[in-house]
Amino acid sequence: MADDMPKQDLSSEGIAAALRGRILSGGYGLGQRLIEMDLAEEFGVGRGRVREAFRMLTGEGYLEFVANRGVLVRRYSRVELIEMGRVREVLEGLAARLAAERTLTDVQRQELEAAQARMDAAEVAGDLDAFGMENRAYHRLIEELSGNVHASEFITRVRIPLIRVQMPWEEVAESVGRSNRGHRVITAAILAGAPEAAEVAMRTHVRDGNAHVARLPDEVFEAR
Amino acid sequence: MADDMPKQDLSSEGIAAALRGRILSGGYGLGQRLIEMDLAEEFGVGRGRVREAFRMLTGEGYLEFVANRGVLVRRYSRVELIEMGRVREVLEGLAARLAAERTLTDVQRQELEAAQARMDAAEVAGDLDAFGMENRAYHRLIEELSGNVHASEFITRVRIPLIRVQMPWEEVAESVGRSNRGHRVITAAILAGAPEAAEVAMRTHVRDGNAHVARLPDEVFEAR
DNA sequence: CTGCCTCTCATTGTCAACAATCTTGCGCTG
DNA sequence: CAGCGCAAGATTGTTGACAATGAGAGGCAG
Repeated sequence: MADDMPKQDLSSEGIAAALRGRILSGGYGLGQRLIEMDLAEEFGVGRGRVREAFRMLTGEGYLEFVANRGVLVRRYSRVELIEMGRVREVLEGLAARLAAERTLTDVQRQELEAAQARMDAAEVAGDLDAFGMENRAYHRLIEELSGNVHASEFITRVRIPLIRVQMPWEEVAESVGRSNRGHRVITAAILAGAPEAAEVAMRTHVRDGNAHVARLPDEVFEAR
Repeated sequence: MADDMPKQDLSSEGIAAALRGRILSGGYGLGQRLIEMDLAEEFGVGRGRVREAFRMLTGEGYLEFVANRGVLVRRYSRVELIEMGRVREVLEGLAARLAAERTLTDVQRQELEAAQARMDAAEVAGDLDAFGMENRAYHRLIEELSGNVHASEFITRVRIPLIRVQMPWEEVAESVGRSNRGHRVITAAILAGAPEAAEVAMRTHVRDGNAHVARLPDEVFEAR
């Protein structure tokens, strides 16, 4: 039953939010075509509302409009992925800087330490899945601690091409140590209130990650 | 007559582009409400298409949707303007860095020098309007020289709140010298192929501008 | 005169029907 | 058997009509 769901918002915005969530969570694959009629039926609304949701998401950069073909989840070429990687580098660097500039509450400091501890635990345990999950949570937390919702929004957008991009297993295993060493530097800099150091460390860290992404095989980018 | 116009594109995208142009050029004021029916009539299309154009522009950050009230040209609060200013700082810094990293063609180098020369001329002539215009052209040129269309796109968005923000006259007059001194440092760094210097100089330059913006009187933000 | 209530109208929200377009599968021809 | 149309089906593009909402005008009571 779908009754225990919090009674979904069926306005165009609500539908846009639902679709955005599906894209971000990987429910829809890159390049996947979305059919107006199917979604209209699924949500129990007219096609017009779905179309308006599509248009919003197109404006936000999540979807790609093709005349007379409708929309598909926006794909990114290798070049685009690299270009956006550089943008991500400075934006995440900014978030780290801002987090270090602010006077964090005790609760926030504890959250940051806890997030770091969970990554450390996953690293020690050699649990790559857990590490990946905690890694994402850590980056999101820093965005939040930056206190700049606009920076956050742009970072979310610039991260879209990375959804569903799966690194080769051995490469991940090999990079965990280096990656988490970066995290520890960032965490320390933020807790110490050292904006410059936090930004530099985060930029280096993100750049490292991007270098791995740039080496991905071609197949990743043509994913239907 | 409107016959010599290039036969306007009346798709939702075309209408969105037309409206975007009006907002950017100041044809519509901040907070101004746009009426679906009026625009539908003006363009000679159904309301649906205008609505879809509205939705796209909402996603892009140009318009603001209010349930059952329609759309208005989006206003940004002082806090938002400051937050986006910091994002702009790092993004424009990135563009300058990328421009310096690339090997520019002779034509590109000449364009950059010419843009700098035009600003210098406007500064010497004390023509504030010309300086403002050339200043915008200069920043756009650097985005272009960065060769990163995504960085460009984000910069465009993050600049939206600055549309129509008019600085007090004397303050502009007073800051032209300092501003253009910044430009010269940036120009030199890019031509010299010094990414680090170019980025630092651009960030400082943008931050200076933001400081002025932050001091704007309250009226600017409630302006409808 | 002031404040509140109601009614009216302008405007947005929604849909279902119809038109235009693209894809695809089939059959014909060379 | 390959290639070329052609027709049928699926999907998007567009509109006009009707419902729902909210703002403002006007009147009535205190």
